[in-house]
Amino acid sequence: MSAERPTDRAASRVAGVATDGRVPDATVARLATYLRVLGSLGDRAIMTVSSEELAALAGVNSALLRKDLSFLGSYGIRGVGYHVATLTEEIARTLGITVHRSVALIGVGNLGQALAGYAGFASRGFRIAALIDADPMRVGTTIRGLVVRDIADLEGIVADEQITIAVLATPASVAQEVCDRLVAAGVTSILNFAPVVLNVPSDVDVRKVDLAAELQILSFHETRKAAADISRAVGAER
Amino acid sequence: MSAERPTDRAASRVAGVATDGRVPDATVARLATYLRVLGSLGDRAIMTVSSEELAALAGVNSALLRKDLSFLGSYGIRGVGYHVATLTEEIARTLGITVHRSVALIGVGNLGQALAGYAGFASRGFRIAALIDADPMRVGTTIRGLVVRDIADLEGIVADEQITIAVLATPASVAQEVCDRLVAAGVTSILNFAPVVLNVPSDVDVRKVDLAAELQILSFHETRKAAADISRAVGAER
DNA sequence: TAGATTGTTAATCGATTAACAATC
DNA sequence: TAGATTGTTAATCGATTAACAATC
Repeated sequence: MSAERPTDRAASRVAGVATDGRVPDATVARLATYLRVLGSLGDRAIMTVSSEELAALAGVNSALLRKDLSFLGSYGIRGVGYHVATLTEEIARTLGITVHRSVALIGVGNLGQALAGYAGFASRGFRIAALIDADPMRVGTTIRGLVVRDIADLEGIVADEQITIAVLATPASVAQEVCDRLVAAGVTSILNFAPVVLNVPSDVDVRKVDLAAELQILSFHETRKAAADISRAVGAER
Repeated sequence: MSAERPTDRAASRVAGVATDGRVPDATVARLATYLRVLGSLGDRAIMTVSSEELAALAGVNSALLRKDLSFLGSYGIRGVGYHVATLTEEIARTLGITVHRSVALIGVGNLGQALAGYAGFASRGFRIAALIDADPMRVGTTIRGLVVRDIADLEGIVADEQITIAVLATPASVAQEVCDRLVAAGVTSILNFAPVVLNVPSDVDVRKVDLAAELQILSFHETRKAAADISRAVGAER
């Protein structure tokens, strides 16, 4: 509190790795994509890949890819490329998914049920350990082999299953309230599908998926493209 | 106009607006959030809001909010704030959702069905005009009042319904192929839920939602937090 | 060795923030 | 007018890119 410089968010963190252990947010977001692409290379029994090839498959610039990977350490071989298996392992380790992580899914409505059945979670490092809902009609039913549990027991479930990551798919009206209970129970990461801004303590991470917002962003660009078309048709340059 | 500065990427665009009509990508992404918050203020019959209040509700810095809004024009009133109705209208206009836009949803499986029933699309400017699938078991069935149509007719549907925005919720294995057909049929914006990198021409916009990647990003931060906890417990500061 | 490709540097670009003059 | 709050400037920060020395 005393004399902290404003930007110095996490100065004396754990560190330990080569330079200072810091991996930029933008890099972390791309590591997930690299990992997925490496997985499909591995499936095709490809042993080695250059930054140029891997970058093309991931849809990024190769210099950016190399810079991203350099934050993890030096796992490439000059003149050769990256060993697919080694790099896969290193990225998985960095992302913390070498052990499967247990997540709780809160809200088993329309979207929640789809998420409960999403195979991509399991194949990419996550186990849905609990389904939780507030609706008495849903509590006790079985979805994908899991019994839907009562939100009244949320705190106990989080503790028993040692859950630190939750997926929030409740109606917007109750999202903050449920979020508060999750945080109080020990959850420190939340993937939020409810279209509300969640307020959480600074040690809790929230990522949001706002489906309508994604379409609105595309709509903005549609408008821009339509306007460009018109101006071109009219010949109204400048 | 004559001596263009290097940053002047899109100098002679359609423009018309005050400065040069350019809205940064990061700003566009936040406009959707501002619009949602303004909507809830409007519902509560609140007429006016300051940048400080609106920023707090949207979870951003108030200077950033004012800068974002300044790209749309000058709609605030010094000493007073922003008129909720006016600002709502202006943002909606900028995003191009003053008219409802028709979207096609391709792939009516697990996730696709949930998206078909997602109320947030309609309430925030979008109409699902067509459900399309390749599975003969699904084609012809009715979901949320819409008949699922055969992907063989994709091109005709896109043309008939004048669709330019598509939501792609197919299996990853066919996503690129379906994407190519959508683009050839005239679609210029795609919201992609399939965990693959789509290759599209430069005039087509793609936004991706990778659910497992979101969890992996949270997992990375969990690892970091756990490491910090351990180092603190051990007293290994520095 | 010759060719290929990494890891890093330095330049550039874009996004965020604090501060404050303008003005309601 | 006095108080409040916008719109903008300038500084800073973080992310991306091209280029190339290091090195397999």
